[in-house]
Amino acid sequence: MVKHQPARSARPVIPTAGAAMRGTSGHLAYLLRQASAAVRLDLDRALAPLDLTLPQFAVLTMIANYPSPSGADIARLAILTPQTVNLITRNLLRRGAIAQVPHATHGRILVLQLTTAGQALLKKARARVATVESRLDRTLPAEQAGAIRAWLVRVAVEFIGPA
Amino acid sequence: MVKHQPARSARPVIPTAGAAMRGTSGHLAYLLRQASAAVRLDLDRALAPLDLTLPQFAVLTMIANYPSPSGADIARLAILTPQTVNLITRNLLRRGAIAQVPHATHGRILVLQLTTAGQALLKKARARVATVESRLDRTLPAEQAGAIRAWLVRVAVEFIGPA
DNA sequence: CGGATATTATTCGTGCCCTGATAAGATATA
DNA sequence: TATATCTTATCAGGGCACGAATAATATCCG
Repeated sequence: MVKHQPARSARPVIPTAGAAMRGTSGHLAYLLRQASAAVRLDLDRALAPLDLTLPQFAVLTMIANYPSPSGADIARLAILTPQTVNLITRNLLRRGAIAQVPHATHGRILVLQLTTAGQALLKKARARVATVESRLDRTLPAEQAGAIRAWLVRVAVEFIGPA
Repeated sequence: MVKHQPARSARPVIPTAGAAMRGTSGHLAYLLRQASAAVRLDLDRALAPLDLTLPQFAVLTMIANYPSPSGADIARLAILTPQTVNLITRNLLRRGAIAQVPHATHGRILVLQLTTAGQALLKKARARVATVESRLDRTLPAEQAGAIRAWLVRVAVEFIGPA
């Protein structure tokens, strides 16, 4: 069976894959965006069989790793707006993976906790995410791993904040 | 005027800024996401006064740099789905920055071109984007610039494709 | 105490971005 | 020529993420 490749003979040819201003000389912001988008898409597809999105997985992980955070706490941890977290948690609530409990002393804060179903879901999700993560880690040359991680952190820190 | 900082005394303290699993030992995908999101947000805010979003700017730039691309061409260049490009171009059409012209010989393809208004808009946008880009470039240590760019490209290339 | 200020949760509106699906036009191969 | 295949454009639906705005609660300071 031969590859087809029709319908483009009479048209001006445009580079190839998705390499617009890519190559090692492309705009840095563009390279960063494509790398991030590619990984994000891969993770999303790895989680899709569980009917879970990457942001949902991130929120579940936060709740598991910190005591009993409020939505606002999650927003700060993930550098998201409270509105965004509100939507993600709503979807997780609807599916019964997390529960909201009124705060002991505060009166307005709703604290988030994993349900047992949520814990089971998180466990299955972790396994799927791990394989993608390890594939990503393998792209990182050992000699430059530290420098690259440091650079990512520096960029994130320096470009944060409303201004 | 003194800073206030109330309302958190009686609650368990959670790290600080948005540094959840950050630090240089955090998950690589997470670091990548935060760096990308931070830069994206900065660029969006730089373009906001022009009522332009970053994806819209990207599409304008593509059209300026390549002959007369179709929506599908743009999608390939930017590694986006045709549907997404369709939405972005629709918003640009509505505002009169670009125009659709039927392809000379094809009959179904709609070719995209910048209007004069679109060219003027792009020029103003480029200036704003340039300042953010140069700030980003300055975060890149000269000795590791090549390695980091190469890594970003490698990640983008390796994690692409439906699978 | 009482007002100023912050925080929390939530609603509305807009835009990005994906998956899935459909329909029309163009091409290649049998 | 005819059918299969590809490309293009577009609709529908859903989730993420932002800015702007609001109401309720809590804290600080005079």
